[in-house]
Amino acid sequence: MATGHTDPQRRERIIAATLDLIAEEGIAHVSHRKIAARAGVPLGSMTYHFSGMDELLREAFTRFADHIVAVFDAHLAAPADRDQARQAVTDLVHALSEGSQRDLVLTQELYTLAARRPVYRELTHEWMGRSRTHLEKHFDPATARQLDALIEGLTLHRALDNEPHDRALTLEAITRITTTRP
Amino acid sequence: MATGHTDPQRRERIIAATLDLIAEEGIAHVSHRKIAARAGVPLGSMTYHFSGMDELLREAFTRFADHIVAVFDAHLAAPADRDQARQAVTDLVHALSEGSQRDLVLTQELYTLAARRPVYRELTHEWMGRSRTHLEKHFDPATARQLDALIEGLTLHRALDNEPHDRALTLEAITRITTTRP
DNA sequence: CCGTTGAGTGTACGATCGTACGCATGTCGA
DNA sequence: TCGACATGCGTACGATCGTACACTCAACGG
Repeated sequence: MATGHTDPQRRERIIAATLDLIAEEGIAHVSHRKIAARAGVPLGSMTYHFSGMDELLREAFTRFADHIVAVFDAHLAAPADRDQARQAVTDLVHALSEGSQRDLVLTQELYTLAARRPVYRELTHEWMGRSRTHLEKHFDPATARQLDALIEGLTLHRALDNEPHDRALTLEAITRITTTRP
Repeated sequence: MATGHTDPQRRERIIAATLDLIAEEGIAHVSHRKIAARAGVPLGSMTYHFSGMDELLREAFTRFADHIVAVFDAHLAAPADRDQARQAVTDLVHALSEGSQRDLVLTQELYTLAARRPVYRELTHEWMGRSRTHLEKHFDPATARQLDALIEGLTLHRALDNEPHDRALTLEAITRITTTRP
């Protein structure tokens, strides 16, 4: 069927370039032209591979959400008991907030989209759901939800604070919220 | 000094229109022209009252941050003891997450800016600092920080979840994190 | 060997953008 | 009353945008 000189990496490179650019300049300043330049593809490729800017952004953030889900999985799949789970969550919070500026910024951009448009909210629901599933292996559902919210808040505040919590403080917060009083 | 027919409301109207527009369409889609149209002022007023888009956005978000600080103050200034404080924080979380979609979206937009640019981070620091000061009247500093982060996470998750926590669950989380074990 | 096909590209168009700047207009000191 | 002057506006300019679309060209069936 005349499958000519096709380049399946093209699409991926464009998506990667899109995320890089959003991380650096913000959604407000991305454009087909800038993305094309950064990805090293001609402008025509943009409309060829993606129906428009919206589709491109949706694909890009889907890719990003997958990445975050992988980070959650990597940290939360292993622990075998409650104490290990608490340690793992502490690691996760510190990994997220001390990790690449890129991920922090992209997370915020995604939340901003999610706050307005349901399509993007589905992406955040997926990773919150996955996170909660992991946590429910060690804590009851209500606790898992509270812990999930705490993870979010700690990560954000650590990222935005000038003097972030140290590890002991993070663990203490996690321990408190996962401790049911008699 | 020939202070001609000046209109001090002009500036405020422009700022208000800017915030409305950002809430509706996102920072990515605001423009001088749209703001001018919404505020009912001529395009020329934009560059007259503000040196450029950056100054306008900074003023707009400063105004917004003041508003959020006021919400925090209104909820957190009154309580007299720890239990009242816990109730007040619960009210605050629900007020923030069930209140206007507008505030939620604007908060996210501001966080997104703050994640990238220190100028905007100062605005978020101010309201986090104020919040912490209030909380420290009833809880030790470490607890106040943890509680502050929890407020953030609960608000965000309540806003983004399809089935938000009910009040009892919110209060339970707040109680846990403010309870120091013997 | 050649016509067909479909992947991929270059370019051009109309819209919209931020911003500068010359001009109208109303106020005030003299 | 009348320049001087600050306030505020209309408009125009160059840049940049998203997107459409005619085109090239390699590969393949016959």
